[in-house]
Amino acid sequence: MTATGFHKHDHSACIADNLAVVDACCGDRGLKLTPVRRRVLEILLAQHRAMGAYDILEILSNEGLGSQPPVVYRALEFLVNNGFAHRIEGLNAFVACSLPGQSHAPAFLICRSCEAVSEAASDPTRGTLGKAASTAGFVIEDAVVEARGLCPRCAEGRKA
Amino acid sequence: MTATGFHKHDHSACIADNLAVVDACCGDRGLKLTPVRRRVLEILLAQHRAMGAYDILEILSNEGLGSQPPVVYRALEFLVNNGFAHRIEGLNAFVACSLPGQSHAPAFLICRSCEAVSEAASDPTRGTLGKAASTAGFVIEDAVVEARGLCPRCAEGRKA
DNA sequence: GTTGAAATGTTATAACATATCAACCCCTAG
DNA sequence: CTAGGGGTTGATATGTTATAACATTTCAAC
Repeated sequence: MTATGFHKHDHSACIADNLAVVDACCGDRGLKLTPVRRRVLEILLAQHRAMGAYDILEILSNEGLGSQPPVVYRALEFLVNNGFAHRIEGLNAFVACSLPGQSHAPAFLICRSCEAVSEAASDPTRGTLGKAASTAGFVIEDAVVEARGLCPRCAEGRKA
Repeated sequence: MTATGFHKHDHSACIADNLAVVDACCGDRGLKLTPVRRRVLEILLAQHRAMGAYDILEILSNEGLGSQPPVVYRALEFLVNNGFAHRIEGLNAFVACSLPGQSHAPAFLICRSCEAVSEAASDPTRGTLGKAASTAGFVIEDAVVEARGLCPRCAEGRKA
């Protein structure tokens, strides 16, 4: 399990790569990456951070792509349902998926200082939680796993 | 790690025990379990389910204990801050703590059918997530862990 | 009895999310 | 070509969750 998102990288390439994968994926599955949906994904990809729906809406609105809440919520619903973005429950916010197209059970590391979000793969049915569930006879279907704390950069800043 | 909440038990005793522990705890720590706070806790304890703030508020309101949102949000804030209740992020709802007073990092098993909530102890800094975090240099301060699925009773019902 | 801290009351509003229905576009079967 | 259906978008309104801001009450300490 590897977390991504905190280290330095070529960000414009990272955006382009992600969009290319999503494009291909939509082609394969007969999904339509319409202008609004594409733009919302781009906005999310531009930051490795969670953004609120209304923050995104404001950007769309400035660009003439729609000004009412349903516009952005529909786009987000599409992206989340198809695994191109995730909802961060603890923040009522959304983040681009770092492994689009692959079905996965994501876990998140969320910096409380800079709000950067890193995505890691997880498997809720394993580990201590999975054991507790099976002991109780509970059938896990999916899980929200969101750790909050300090990212490497911010943790470093605090020490100084 | 043991999950509680799905099995049958003497519920009125379970409520009384919990209240007694919270009472004692408040005494020890100089906290005031005021009428509104106590009543909100009782309401939560009456069900092993998560309840929305406005559901609780409606009950309070019928009893003349306050009719405005801040009333219930303040009581919930007190209960959550002191470990007598927990917020379920995935539901925007609240549940009584099953181990009041003990500091702990709770994980939840939430039935999507009957909405029962079971609380288990967890340790976010361990396990695969903890490893990913330390590899990334991320310092986990706390974590939201909420598994959704079917409780034993509902899972059984589906088979039939 | 004054003071200070905590809790509560009250009004208003911020922030997040969805229901509904009409209009439009594109595709394809007839 | 054109009619109808599925999916998407536009637009209005509303529902739901949560907090800001400020006034007042309570109660114990001094």
